[in-house]
Amino acid sequence: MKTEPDAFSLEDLRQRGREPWEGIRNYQARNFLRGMRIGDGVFIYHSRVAAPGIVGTAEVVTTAYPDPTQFDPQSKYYDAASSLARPRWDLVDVAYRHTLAKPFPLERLRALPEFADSPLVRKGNRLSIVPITANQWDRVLQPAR
DNA sequence: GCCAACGTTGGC
DNA sequence: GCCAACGTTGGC
Repeated sequence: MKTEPDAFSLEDLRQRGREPWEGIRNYQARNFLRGMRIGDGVFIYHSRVAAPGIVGTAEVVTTAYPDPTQFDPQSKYYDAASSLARPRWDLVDVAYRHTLAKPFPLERLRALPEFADSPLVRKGNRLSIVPITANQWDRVLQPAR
């Protein structure tokens, strides 16, 4: 899951403990949210910074449910086309798990065969939620060699 | 801050 | 249903 740390960082998540991951307004990303299960591991990725990359991990603690901000006219995530009867956007709650001793930069992810097919490293990718594999999980979290 | 790449919108 | 215009994302 990507986030701009200026808006919401891994450190913010650590301090809050858990957080509803609101504001996803992309259908493909929403569908990935709907596929999440409680207990799933999450990489937290910082984008739009000098050295973008994975900075830590979190855990999915709810299944997908309607994102309340879509109904709130005061919210920047408000969607007038959505309704309580037919919500358009979902979210999951995530809980902080771990901060990497050293961030794993995009530059290094690009070099890994495990990530060769990942949208995460694809030029022009704008998906803020990207599925990951067990191999990718292990590769990023294995101790440095 | 720039701008390529992308998803969405809306006129036709 | 096409596709130009638009707004946004995100690496650099």
